[in-house]
Amino acid sequence: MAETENNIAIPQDFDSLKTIILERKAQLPKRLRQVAAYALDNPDEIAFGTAASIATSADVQPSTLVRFAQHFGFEGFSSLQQIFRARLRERTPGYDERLKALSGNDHSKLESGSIFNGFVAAAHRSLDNIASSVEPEAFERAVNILAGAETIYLVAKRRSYPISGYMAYAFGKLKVKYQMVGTAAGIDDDILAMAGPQDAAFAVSFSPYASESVNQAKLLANRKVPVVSLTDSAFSPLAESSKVWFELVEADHAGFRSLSASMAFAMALTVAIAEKRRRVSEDHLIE
Amino acid sequence: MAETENNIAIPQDFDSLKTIILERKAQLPKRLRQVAAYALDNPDEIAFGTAASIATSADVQPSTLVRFAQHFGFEGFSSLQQIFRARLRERTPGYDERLKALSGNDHSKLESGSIFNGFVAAAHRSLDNIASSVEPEAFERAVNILAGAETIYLVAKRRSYPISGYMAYAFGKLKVKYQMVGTAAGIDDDILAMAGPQDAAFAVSFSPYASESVNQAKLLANRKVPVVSLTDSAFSPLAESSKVWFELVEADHAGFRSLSASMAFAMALTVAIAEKRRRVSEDHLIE
DNA sequence: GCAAGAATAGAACATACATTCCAGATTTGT
DNA sequence: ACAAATCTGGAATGTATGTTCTATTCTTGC
Repeated sequence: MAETENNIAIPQDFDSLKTIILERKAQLPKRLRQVAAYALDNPDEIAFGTAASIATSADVQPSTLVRFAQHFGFEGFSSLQQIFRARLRERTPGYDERLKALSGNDHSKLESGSIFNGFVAAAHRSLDNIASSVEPEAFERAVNILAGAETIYLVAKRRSYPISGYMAYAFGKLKVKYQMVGTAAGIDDDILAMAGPQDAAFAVSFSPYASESVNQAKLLANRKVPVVSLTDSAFSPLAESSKVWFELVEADHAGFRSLSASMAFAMALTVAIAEKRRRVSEDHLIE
Repeated sequence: MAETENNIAIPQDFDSLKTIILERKAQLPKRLRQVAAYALDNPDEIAFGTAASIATSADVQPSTLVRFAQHFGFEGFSSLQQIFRARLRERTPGYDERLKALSGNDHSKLESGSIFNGFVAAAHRSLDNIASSVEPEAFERAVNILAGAETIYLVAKRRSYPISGYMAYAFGKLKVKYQMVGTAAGIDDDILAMAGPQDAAFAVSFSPYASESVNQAKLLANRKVPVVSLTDSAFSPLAESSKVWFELVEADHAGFRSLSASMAFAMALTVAIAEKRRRVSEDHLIE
C-alpha cells in the first residue's frame, strides 16, 4: 500500500496545504505534479468542480486526483476539496465590505473608516506600481554597490526618515556597518568627511526635496562615494548624483502619500544586501 | 403544471436573484419562504452543501429546495446552486492574479529580484490581512481617544520606531501636539511625568516586545492616560494597558516581517485624528 | 363547514459521482 | 540489462445525490 505520510500532519487550511504542495512539487511523479500545478493555478475549479470535470480540464484521470489527495494524507479527493472550499468560505469580508455593512447608523464611523480604507487601498496601489516599475537589473546593481561598501551612509529627511530609520535598525541586526546622516544637527559634515570611495550611500528623498539631502548626496558624489537613491521623479535633483536611482511614485490618499511601497523596497534592499554579503563571504571561503 | 414564470427572465447572477427573492418573499408559501430566508442568510451553505444537507439545516425536505428553485424559473436545485457558486467565484479578489503577474515578470530570474518580489508580496498580504482584522468600531474609538487628547505621546522602539517616526512627522505637519517617548536616553521619565488624563498615548510594539515600551505604556495607564496600541498578538503585554488595541500580524518574507500594513495603519490613524479634530472645531464654531 | 386547489412530506427512482481495482507502462535500483 | 517497485490509465463498483412522484395536509373561496 502506498505510504500516506502518517508522520506528517494533514494540512487543515489552504495556506499550509499550498506550502506543502510547493515543497513537495519537485519530487512528485509526473501526473501528480501536473495536478499540483493545476490545483494551485485554478483553486476555484478544484473548489467547485467535480472530480470528472477537473480531471478533464487538468488532462488527467479522475483516479489521479484521488491519488494526489491521498499523497498528501487525505482520505480521498473529496476531503482535499473541502480545503479548497473552506478557502472561499473563510475569506473574511475585508474592511470595506464590513464598513458598508455598518453604513448609516453612524456617520463619523464611516468617515474614519473610509480614511483607513483609503490608505490601505493606496498602499496596495503603490505596491502594484513598484512591482512593475523597479527594474530587476537596476536593483541588482544597487545591491552590488551597497553590498560592496565598507560603510553604508543613509541619507534621508522628513517623510523619508522612517525609511532610513528602518534600514538602520535592520542593518544593525544584520551586522552591516552603516552610518545615519542628519540625526543630530551640525555634525553631518564631519560624518560625511569620513566617507570615501570604498563606502557607499543610500539616499531617499521625495518632492518637495529636502535641500539638505540633495546637498549631502552631491557632496558624497563629489567625494567619489557611489550613491544609490530612491526618489519619485526622473527629474529629481538626487538622480544626477546617483549611480543607480529608482523612481517610485507612491499612491496617495487625501493628499497623504503612502510609504508602504518605499518600506517594502527598503526592506528588500536591506535584506538583499545582507544576503549578497553572506554569499560573497561564503564563496570566498570555498575558493 | 406549476407556473414557472416564463414571462420573467431567470436571474443569472446573485444580485438579481437576491432582489427577486426579496421581492417575492412575502407572497411565498410557508416552506418556500423558509428556504428563501435560509438561502439569503447562508449563501455559502447553499453554494457548497448538498441538497440533503441544506434541507436538513434549513429544516425542510430536499424536494422543497427543488420546488423553490423551480418557482424562480430554474430547472432544478442544481442550476440555482450555480448562481450561489458563481458569487463566490467572482468575489475572487483579483489579487491572486496580481501576485501571479508578479512572479511572472523577470524579477525572479535574479536572486535579489526574488527577494524584492517576496517583500512586495508580503506587503500585499499584510495589507489584506489588516483590512480584514481591524474593526471599524475599534478604529473609531481609537480615533476619538487620540483626537480628544491634549498631547499625544508616541511610544515605540526598535522595529516599530519608524512607525512613530512617521507619525511624528505627520503630526507636525498637521499641527497636532505630540511628544515622542524614548528618543534621547534618560529623559523619558521626565517626559512621561508630564502626561495626564487629558492626554493620550499611542504605543506600538511587536514581539519580541521591547520591555521599555511595555513599561512605559503601563506607567501611562497607571497615570490614567488612555493608551491606544498596535501590536501583533492578543497576548501582548501591551494589550492589558490599553483602552483600545489592534492586533496586526504582518506577513513576512524570509523571516523579515513587513512594515507596510503598520505604516498604512499609522497613516490612516494620523489623518483620521487630524480630520476628527478639524470637524469637531468646525462644529464648535457653528454652535 | 365544505369542496377545490395548492403545498408539503417522504419515499422511490435514476443517474452522476468518487472511489477502488487491476493490468499495463514507466521509472528506479542493482 | 534485469528485476522490483512505482506510477498510470481506464473500466467496474457501490454510494450519494438531485429529482420525481404520490398520498396527505393545509389553504382558500363560497
